[in-house]
Amino acid sequence: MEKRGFRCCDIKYHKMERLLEICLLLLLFENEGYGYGLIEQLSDYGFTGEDLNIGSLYRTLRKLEDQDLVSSVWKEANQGPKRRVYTITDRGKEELHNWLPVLKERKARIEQVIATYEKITSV
Amino acid sequence: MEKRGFRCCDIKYHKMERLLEICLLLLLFENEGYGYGLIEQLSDYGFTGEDLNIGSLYRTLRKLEDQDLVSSVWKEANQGPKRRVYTITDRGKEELHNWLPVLKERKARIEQVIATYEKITSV
DNA sequence: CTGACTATATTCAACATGCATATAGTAAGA
DNA sequence: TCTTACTATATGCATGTTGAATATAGTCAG
Repeated sequence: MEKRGFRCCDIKYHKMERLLEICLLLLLFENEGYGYGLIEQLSDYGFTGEDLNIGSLYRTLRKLEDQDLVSSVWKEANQGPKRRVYTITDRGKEELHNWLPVLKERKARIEQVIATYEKITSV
Repeated sequence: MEKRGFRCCDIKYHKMERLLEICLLLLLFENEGYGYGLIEQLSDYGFTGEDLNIGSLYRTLRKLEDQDLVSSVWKEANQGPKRRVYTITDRGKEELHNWLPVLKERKARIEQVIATYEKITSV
């Protein structure tokens, strides 16, 4: 059989797809924020240096704005260059609300896999 | 600002990426199985009709075989066409084992998002 | 022999992500 | 002033995952 492209259980591919945009909505639900400044806050949700790609961060923020889930304005900073400061919209709050049952289902499915595995291997 | 391609919080995009291959490894850890027959068993892990794509199922099984995580042989069935029956390999068991901490981390991160959201909205 | 069912497989397009790179303003120090 | 480091935003390319649609073919009942 010919080999097709693949990648094994590599730590680089354990990212939590689409969780970034959910976490961004959640952070912006709490307070307005700007790209660079959100990096540190994202670490609270497990996006450490290796897990967070700066390019993805900015791309995701722009995507959220295209969907009218957040809006942005340029603001002067006390120090350094201007910042594009994001605020969550009503649609964004609704979106975040809609994600909740999805997250709960994800959680339940993951729990079931873990439980089944541990049941099997404990024999 | 020009619009870029996007898709809103659409149920079709809430799939659990890469969970399919983990569930397949888990099912094959319990018993050998074949593509079509695994469809029903996957429903135990939340892969109902809408969540499971048959093409993805076969594609994923072949990918797992390329990675030597499973192996397959053709077997006659009591009824109907021959089946490509899959068995998990030692490497597959190891892979499944390696996924466990990743799943636990995913679970923890999802739980934190849920907890934070509920804390904010309960005010 | 025909249609329903079982079973496996592939192609195409859409989308998400990582990595690298580009751009530019600010600030501190030699 | 010049240079370097830092802050800040943004884009291009390659890779990988997925869904939908489609292709192929054997089995079995009537």
